[in-house]
Amino acid sequence: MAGYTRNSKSKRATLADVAKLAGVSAITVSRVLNHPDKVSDDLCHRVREAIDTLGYIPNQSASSLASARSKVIGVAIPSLSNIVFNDVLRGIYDIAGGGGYKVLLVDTHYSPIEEEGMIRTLLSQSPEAMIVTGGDQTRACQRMLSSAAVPVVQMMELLEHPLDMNIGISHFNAGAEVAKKLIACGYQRIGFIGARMDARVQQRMAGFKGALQCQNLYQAPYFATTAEPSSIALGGELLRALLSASGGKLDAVFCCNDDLALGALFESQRMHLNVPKDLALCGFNDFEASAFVNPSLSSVHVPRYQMGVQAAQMILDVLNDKPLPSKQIDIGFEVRMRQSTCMASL
Amino acid sequence: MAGYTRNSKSKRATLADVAKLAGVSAITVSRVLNHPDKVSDDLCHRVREAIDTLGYIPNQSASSLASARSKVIGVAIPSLSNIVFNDVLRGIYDIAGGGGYKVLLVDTHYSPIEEEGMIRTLLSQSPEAMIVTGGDQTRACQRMLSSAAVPVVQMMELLEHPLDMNIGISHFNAGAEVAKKLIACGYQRIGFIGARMDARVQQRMAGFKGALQCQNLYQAPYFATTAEPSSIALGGELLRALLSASGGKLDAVFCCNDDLALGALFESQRMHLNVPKDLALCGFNDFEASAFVNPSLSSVHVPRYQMGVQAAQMILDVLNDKPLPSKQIDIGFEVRMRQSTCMASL
DNA sequence: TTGTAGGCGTTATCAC
DNA sequence: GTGATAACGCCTACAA
Repeated sequence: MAGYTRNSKSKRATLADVAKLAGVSAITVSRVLNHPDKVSDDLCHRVREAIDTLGYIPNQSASSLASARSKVIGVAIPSLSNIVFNDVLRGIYDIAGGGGYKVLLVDTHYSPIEEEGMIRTLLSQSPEAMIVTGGDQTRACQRMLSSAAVPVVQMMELLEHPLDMNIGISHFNAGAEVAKKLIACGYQRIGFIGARMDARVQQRMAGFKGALQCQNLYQAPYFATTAEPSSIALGGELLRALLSASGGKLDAVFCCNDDLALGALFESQRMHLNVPKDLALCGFNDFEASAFVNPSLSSVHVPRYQMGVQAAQMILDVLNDKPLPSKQIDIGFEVRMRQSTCMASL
Repeated sequence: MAGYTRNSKSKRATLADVAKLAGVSAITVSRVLNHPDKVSDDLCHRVREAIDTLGYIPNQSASSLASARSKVIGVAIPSLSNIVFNDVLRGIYDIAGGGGYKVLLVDTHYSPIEEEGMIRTLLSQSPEAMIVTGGDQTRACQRMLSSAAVPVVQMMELLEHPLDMNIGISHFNAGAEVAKKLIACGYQRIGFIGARMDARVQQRMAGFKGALQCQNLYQAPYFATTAEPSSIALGGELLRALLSASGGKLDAVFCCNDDLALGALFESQRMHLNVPKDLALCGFNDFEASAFVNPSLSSVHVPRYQMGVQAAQMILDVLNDKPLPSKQIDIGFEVRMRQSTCMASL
């Protein structure tokens, strides 16, 4: 720490320092900062000058302690490197920041155990609200969240029994709809590749499988999954594995996300398979690349930024005592059929 | 707030509550949490039980206030939706979290003005260290950072006059090296497309341009830039614009990042241009997709995760009084030539 | 509109 | 090894 602490014995200026310099009481300075309308213009001005000359920056710890309001929203996501969460985060940050809230963000690495520890950490910061991902928190974690007595939003997926507020989509329905679209295209030998296999991917797969079964089109060997994290590379590998396991008889594959789907597409090209003639592909999440790659990739579009925006907005509304139309929001999805799946019947 | 506050008049349990239940003094509970070795096993056990039954979670605001240590590291990045920063963040989070530090993250939207306000906000949380992006903070912002008297790391680019610590690469050198490689491949009519044009992109462009000028190969009409944010779509647009402005005479284009490069590649394919025969392309950042797309995309690889790791590690070291070999780290880059540029002379 | 007193929950310091 | 006391910097109440 050499050199960093009290370098010039200049312990950070406090409210009292500003007050002394401005010749007012501490509370007046506090008011200038928090309720400027309740202070005369004259004093307001003098205080602001003192603040400037001292380079005063309020101590938020003291403020939180005294007022029991931290201006912090805690957010837990399962992965920092998954683009999907970026877009959601952007929405959260845009709204939270606009409302004067800071975001304390943790990465749970898709582990409920890690999540429990991290949420404990978040709660120790006395956040005024929490946004967490999905519904598979540990029991202990859910208890903590509940007894924190702050608004909680579970996002990304629609839950049967949310802890409090909830925004997302039905991944089960999305998976089912993809199956229906592929069937409508006339595909009969339909496969699935999935990675990570978190709760949402499992829902997508379940919906997809269910819809295939309805038409007697489900074939176990056409499904390949792994707990490994998704990647473009893995998409290629899984496709190869699936093709060899199924004797190359597949004519369509639903990939649990666009990373896998792009990987499968690129690998198909290297294998000189024509997409969609020899093999149709559909992804999930609708990355920007999916719309521009050749052939363009069918995918399921989810308004992620909007989801983040609305998650944060629900919280601000609750925090400001505005009435909420509903504690649960289905943000919806849209299956976007592109060149990677036959467009015949659309 | 209806229903959230003191729902069951259960104001969060405090150290005092735990102490009373365990029949000890508050300070003993504090010790159990922070210096377990200084408390007898017996009391330690009793206290832990009380903590569990009360579901006690320490109030970090009070702790910060009393101890002047917040266990928070403030981080400012220019964009949440740019994958580049994800990887860096992951490195920061992995190391910071392991060291018991929380990360308070802000998105400055590439605006020094916004950045100033956000860094003020960060500083109000009394972070024990700060990590910021680049060196183009406002003067006021730099003053704040300096007088905060905490370790500061400026990351992403190597700076001539860092505020404190610095880790990154020379974007100028990287741009120059790309130019040299393209020239070595035999390309003569070499262009550039750039978007956002932040400090780092400008450095890349300057280095690239300089190296072209050395060989008398710089042609102003072959350079197209825009302040718009990068995207795959924009890459296609810029390429089209450049081709028409240059009369289609280009044989190689350096794109300031892989978003643009992928967009240019996909657009080339749609225009039935053969890459690299008709047009060579090189990007920057080396996204995973770049290695897998067909033809694979040449790009400049930067060890972003490692950069985040080392940025955080420098901070932990300084915070723990470990000696630093150097306050500035050149994390290096590597130009990876792939199928999108002729491999002839390599 | 402005100021005074007291306390928020924790930890540092110093006794025992 | 354990505990009493006094900060830490700010804000809520109430008073003027």
